[in-house]
Amino acid sequence: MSWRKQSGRSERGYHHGNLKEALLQAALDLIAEKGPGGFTFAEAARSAGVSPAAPYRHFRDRDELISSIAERGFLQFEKVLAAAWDEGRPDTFSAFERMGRAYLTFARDEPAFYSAMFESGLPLDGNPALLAASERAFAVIRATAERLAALAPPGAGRPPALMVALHIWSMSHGIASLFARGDAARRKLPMSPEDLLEAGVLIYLRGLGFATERPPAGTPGE
Amino acid sequence: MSWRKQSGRSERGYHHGNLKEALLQAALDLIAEKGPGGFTFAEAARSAGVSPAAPYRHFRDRDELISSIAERGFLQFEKVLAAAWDEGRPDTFSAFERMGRAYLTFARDEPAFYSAMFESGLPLDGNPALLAASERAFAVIRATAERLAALAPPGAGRPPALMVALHIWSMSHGIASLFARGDAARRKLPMSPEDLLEAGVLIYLRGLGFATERPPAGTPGE
DNA sequence: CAATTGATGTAAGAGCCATTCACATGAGTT
DNA sequence: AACTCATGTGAATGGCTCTTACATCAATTG
Repeated sequence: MSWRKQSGRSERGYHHGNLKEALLQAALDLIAEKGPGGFTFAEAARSAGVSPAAPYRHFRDRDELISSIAERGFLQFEKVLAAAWDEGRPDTFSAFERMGRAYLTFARDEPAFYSAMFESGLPLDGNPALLAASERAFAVIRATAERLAALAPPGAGRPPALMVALHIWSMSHGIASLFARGDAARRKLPMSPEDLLEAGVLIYLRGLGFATERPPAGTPGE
Repeated sequence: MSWRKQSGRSERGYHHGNLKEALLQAALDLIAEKGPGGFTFAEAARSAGVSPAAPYRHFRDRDELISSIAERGFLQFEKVLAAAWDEGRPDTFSAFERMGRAYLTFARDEPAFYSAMFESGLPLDGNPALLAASERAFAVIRATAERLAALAPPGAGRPPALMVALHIWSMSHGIASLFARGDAARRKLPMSPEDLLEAGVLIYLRGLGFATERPPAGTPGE
């Protein structure tokens, strides 16, 4: 019987060996479980089986840990979005829609990351790494908007890709924040967040001059 | 004009006389100043000049105080949106745009309310009063969507008003959350949040079949 | 006009947390 | 084998939430 350390894994000497990673993982679990505010430095240390002072060897303070999580979250977000976009295969529109769904899926499946990224109230400035990670994720959205803008019928001038990207991001983020969080039900909806986003984007694209195959207005016809 | 208690000093009998209001106001100030997480029950009590235990005579716990603030926030939000909408005067579209601006203005000018309403992570269920207040505010947006939907050209079937309301709300909320918070600069934008929202809504309305006077696509026309 | 009482405040304290500092440990280096 | 530095510990400080027992006072009531 190991009388030497019970909490986490097997026995461990005076040094943990991988504490930084263990703390990040513990924090992710705790945030996912009890919200971004419910997470405590001390409890993360406890899960990792170290004293409350140990984390300070790896993070200046609690905020720096959360920043690290947010940064990782943005990197993973970038990967997820880029994978969904998949260079616009098989075609720009279906890839675009896939990316929208990926946005909502990420918000739902990674509440800890999402909270750290968007709801922790961290100052973006003064943290270049975090800002850069955030911008890399947005760059994916922007690249897709670039493709869309290039395809837009030149009827009344091409829309600026950046603006399109910001609109899409805003609507996705709004839907994710308002309707796609919290396991059960935050607010009741007559349709899934995914369908809501798809319909909204379809209408928006029509407004940009794209012909959409199906009426986006919700008529049951097809 | 204080004939009696002042926020900090001044004589005050054993009883405060208006502690509940004083606490709400103090909390509002503190949240505005230091974010929703930076607010503490103890400090609010201190500002009001009472002991740390006094607030518990008026609020079950910290969360209940924040809930109260969120509820008041929704009521005020409803007023602001309704005033901006002004029954659709002088015409539906300009009133609609005015309401969008009011949304962003509220997010910017009332960060404490906005935080409590949308970023505090309070459970909506289990708090009927809060939920009701939230729904009353949304009802304003929904009513405007109702008018819009009724005006939509019947080309491909009328869009469901509820869906339109949700889209508008989501885009407004997304822009407010991402770009219209924090005094200085959260993320840099090539245009103001207001203009971004206006352009987005214009494009969206075009997608619903409305003819928009000006090209919404960002051409520098006029 | 007391006496009572219920609402509102206070004092003290338990238990939690973040953070710091002096000190301990031990892995890698010399 | 001695050294050293990153990493972890213990103990302490100060703050926070919330509870419990008690204090004060305004209003009611006999």
